[in-house]
Amino acid sequence: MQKPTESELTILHLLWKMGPSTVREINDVLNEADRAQRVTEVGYTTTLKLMQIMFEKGLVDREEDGRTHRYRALAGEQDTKKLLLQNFVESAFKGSAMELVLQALGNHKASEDELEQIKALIASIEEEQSKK
Amino acid sequence: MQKPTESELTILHLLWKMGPSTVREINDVLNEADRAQRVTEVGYTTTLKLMQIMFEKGLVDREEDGRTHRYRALAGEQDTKKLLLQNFVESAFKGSAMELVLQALGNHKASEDELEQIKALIASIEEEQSKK
DNA sequence: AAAGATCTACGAAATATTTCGTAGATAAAA
DNA sequence: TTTTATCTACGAAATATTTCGTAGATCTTT
Repeated sequence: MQKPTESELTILHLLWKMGPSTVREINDVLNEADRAQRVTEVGYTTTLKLMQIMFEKGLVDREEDGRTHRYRALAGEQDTKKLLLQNFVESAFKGSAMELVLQALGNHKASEDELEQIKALIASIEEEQSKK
Repeated sequence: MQKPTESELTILHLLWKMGPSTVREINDVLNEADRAQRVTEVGYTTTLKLMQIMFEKGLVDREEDGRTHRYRALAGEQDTKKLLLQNFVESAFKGSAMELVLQALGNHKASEDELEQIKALIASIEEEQSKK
């Protein structure tokens, strides 16, 4: 799988969340949800072109639906995040995933629930290791 | 502080590691260390131009050292990593730092020492929270 | 001093990414 | 049926990033 660009990633997130969608649907959401953050609007053909490129790259698939196309994410959410994370760890933290984890934990105000989740994960990792 | 690009980040890493350096020194290291990974060599003027741009952006400072310039990272290692992490969490994980932590922990084979570090950090966070 | 090496500055080519205008097809509305 | 709206395809402009060639200055070697 090829690493998606920033814009492509934004669209992938929407496809993951909304399920198979048309260009119009995606473009509408982009211009609604981000109206607060965005200064300018995203043109319809801009979104269209991006999704066409994503189709060429194999990030999405599409099927005809009357006159329009319905696009569906091919790149899995988990796989994509894993790939992006690997890239990021390498470029920003020179491969030290633990440093990243510590940094992220340190920056973020974790809730008790979240901390519990992490502790559980650590416990299961330790369990795994003790078996050897 | 402005977010460094990929290439700029590579140079920042070297400046953090090596301390104040000349363009020649950085360019040499780029072409030694990465010889295995790289297909082609990085031209001297390429590195020079990048570092000049970084100077304009305020990512590095420089002082004359005879005929040459000695560049020094202005962007702090911690601050920069924090900024990059924030950007990354936002774009790839839609703001969920915890999801990223879990993903990173899950992907990576953590050593016992590393797990201990994380547990210690979690403990200190919990300590902090219980004070409220 | 002349030749060669090495440095900076500068501009611009090369590449990657994002954005949009235009044209033509098709559907919907008048 | 004529007009209007909406869709895709396509190309190319706009922007961001990376790369390098050339010119001129300075230092080193002969």
